Amino acid sequence: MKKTIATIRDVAAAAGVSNATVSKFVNGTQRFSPAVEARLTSVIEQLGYRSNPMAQSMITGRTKAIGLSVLDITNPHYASVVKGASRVAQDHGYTLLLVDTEETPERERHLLETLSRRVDGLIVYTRTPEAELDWLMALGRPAVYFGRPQRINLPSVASDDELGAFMVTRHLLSQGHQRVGYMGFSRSLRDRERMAGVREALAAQGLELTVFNAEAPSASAGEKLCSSIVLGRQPLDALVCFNDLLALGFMKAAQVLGFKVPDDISVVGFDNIQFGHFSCPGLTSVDLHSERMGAAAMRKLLATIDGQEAEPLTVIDAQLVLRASTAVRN
Amino acid sequence: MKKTIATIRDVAAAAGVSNATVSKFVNGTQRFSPAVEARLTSVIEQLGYRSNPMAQSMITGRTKAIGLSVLDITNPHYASVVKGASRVAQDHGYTLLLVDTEETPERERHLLETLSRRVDGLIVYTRTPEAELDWLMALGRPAVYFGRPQRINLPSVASDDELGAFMVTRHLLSQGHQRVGYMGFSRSLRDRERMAGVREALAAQGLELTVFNAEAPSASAGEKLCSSIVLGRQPLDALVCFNDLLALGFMKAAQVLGFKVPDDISVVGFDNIQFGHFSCPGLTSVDLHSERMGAAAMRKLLATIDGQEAEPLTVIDAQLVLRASTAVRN
DNA sequence: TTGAAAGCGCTAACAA
DNA sequence: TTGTTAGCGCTTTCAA
Repeated sequence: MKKTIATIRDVAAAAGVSNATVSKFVNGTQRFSPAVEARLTSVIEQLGYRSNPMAQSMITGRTKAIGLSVLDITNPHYASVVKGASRVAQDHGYTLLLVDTEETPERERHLLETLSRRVDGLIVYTRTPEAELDWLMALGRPAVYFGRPQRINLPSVASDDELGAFMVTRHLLSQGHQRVGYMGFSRSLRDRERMAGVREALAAQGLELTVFNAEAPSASAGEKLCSSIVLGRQPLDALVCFNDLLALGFMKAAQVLGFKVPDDISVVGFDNIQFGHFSCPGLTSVDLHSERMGAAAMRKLLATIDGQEAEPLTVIDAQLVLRASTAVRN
Repeated sequence: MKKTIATIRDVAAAAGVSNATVSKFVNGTQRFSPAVEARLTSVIEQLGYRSNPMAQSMITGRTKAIGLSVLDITNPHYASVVKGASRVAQDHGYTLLLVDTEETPERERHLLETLSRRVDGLIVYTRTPEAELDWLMALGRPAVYFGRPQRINLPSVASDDELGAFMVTRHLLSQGHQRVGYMGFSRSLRDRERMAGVREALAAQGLELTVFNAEAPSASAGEKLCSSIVLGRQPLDALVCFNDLLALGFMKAAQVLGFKVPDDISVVGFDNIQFGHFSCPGLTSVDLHSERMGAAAMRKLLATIDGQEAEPLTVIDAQLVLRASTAVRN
């Protein structure tokens, strides 16, 4: 009863045609006589034949799979990126190979090099500086990059970090905040842009920025940094955090230390992860539209694979989402 | 300068050996004379030869890839499961094919059937009742199932939902809660067990359980259900939620409605997602060790693929994590 | 220790 | 519309 899996030859034999015919039929490459069509349909049904994707890939050179690497899948921002990419991939009949690099650059390269042979294209979310990314190009696979590449020539999707930072800072200023701090994460390639946006808005008012740097883009890093900020020598009215995770951690710790947000200090983050809605106070955030970023990257990659000329850089707009962690200061 | 990718034949030719020799060398299947070894090493290095995984898979029937399907990657519980599975896979040289079924059963089957030919094994997190899962067995691939299968014969990994529910309920009772409610999500296969655990603890004290059912395992569903619970006819001391997302949503809405947690009502959830720590009050939760579940499933699958006889069911223990959403009631 | 030969399951010219 | 014929890049007997 246990029959070995049916191959194209089994089908051809059973239907009394050549396997080329079966191949063409299965792939809908051609029209057929009703007789053959009927026989093939029924035989395939009967044998439960499904073409072997490996054999197919080997010969066509296309795998119908896309490799996606992110830095940490448990960070809701990346989870959303994956969501968006996954949805588009599925809609186009592509499979997603996920790589969680866990913020480990050494892993990243090796994993991606291995992966590259098994996929039609790559989407890469990395912290590795462009200067060290030549191997990515050398892979010879279509790839989409998250960020604004200067040096490497890869189609990219970026959030409008600088504008987002500028916007939220202007908002803070309009609320009467004067002494603004930035809790950055310098290892991120986005850190610079966000800081620049904040600085720019501040500079327009002749204000200086106080900068702190977190050791990780995580809530616990935000918690750790809190005391040195709220109890430090430079009192702050407002703190712009590199991301929501840091902001959440900071707020929690601040509260433990007896500081009230936003009464004592306003806090904002980036990414607008859903959990910013459930902290208290709710977290004001710059929505970078993570899911849309993932979807846009996948669409772009698929277009490139299709031979279409995709625009080099897609910028997803940022949007300020106001919640209770910021308030008017008198 | 643009050279096409090197094949095993190129290497064989350049090194003056047969491609069988190259194959054996690359796979370390055999020992070689120093001369051959040296030549091969240098030629491979020079040509940058890497064996084509597709061709390899086609012939050996092994892909070194595992398919993992989850219900919603933006739910931190699943993100953690993926994290755990991904880590173990990477450590063993396996690649992860991720499927986000988005809670859509129709998608699930099709995606998994497609996937099954490209992977050596499958890990499936599903809501589909076992009775409708015969196709999964028919795929003929090693598979690991999340849950406690009754009917189908698949190695599985399960959390100890019933015990976890029992524990947290006993805790609530010991704090003096009497009128306990359960916000369930009946579509989940885990819902029954959690409810049973709560019921059992309550029954020991002769208490009844009030049950509500959410339309989704999400924060917004929790928000929606809130008013009918806190403003309903049956006042509650405590609410056990199917998961942390529901609990978070509920708490937020309760607060908006002017109810205080835990003063007016204690709230607990399941999964112990990290964001339960940042809500306020912090959310008491049953930690099901999501990441460990993912890792355990992957380990089990890999063992099965390796031909080892894995135990049929691995149960990951539950642990109560106390935070401020529960308090002694007088 | 090495190589020759026979495929794995499929597609892609090209003929018929 | 259908079939023939070559492989794709690799592994695997089996013989040398």
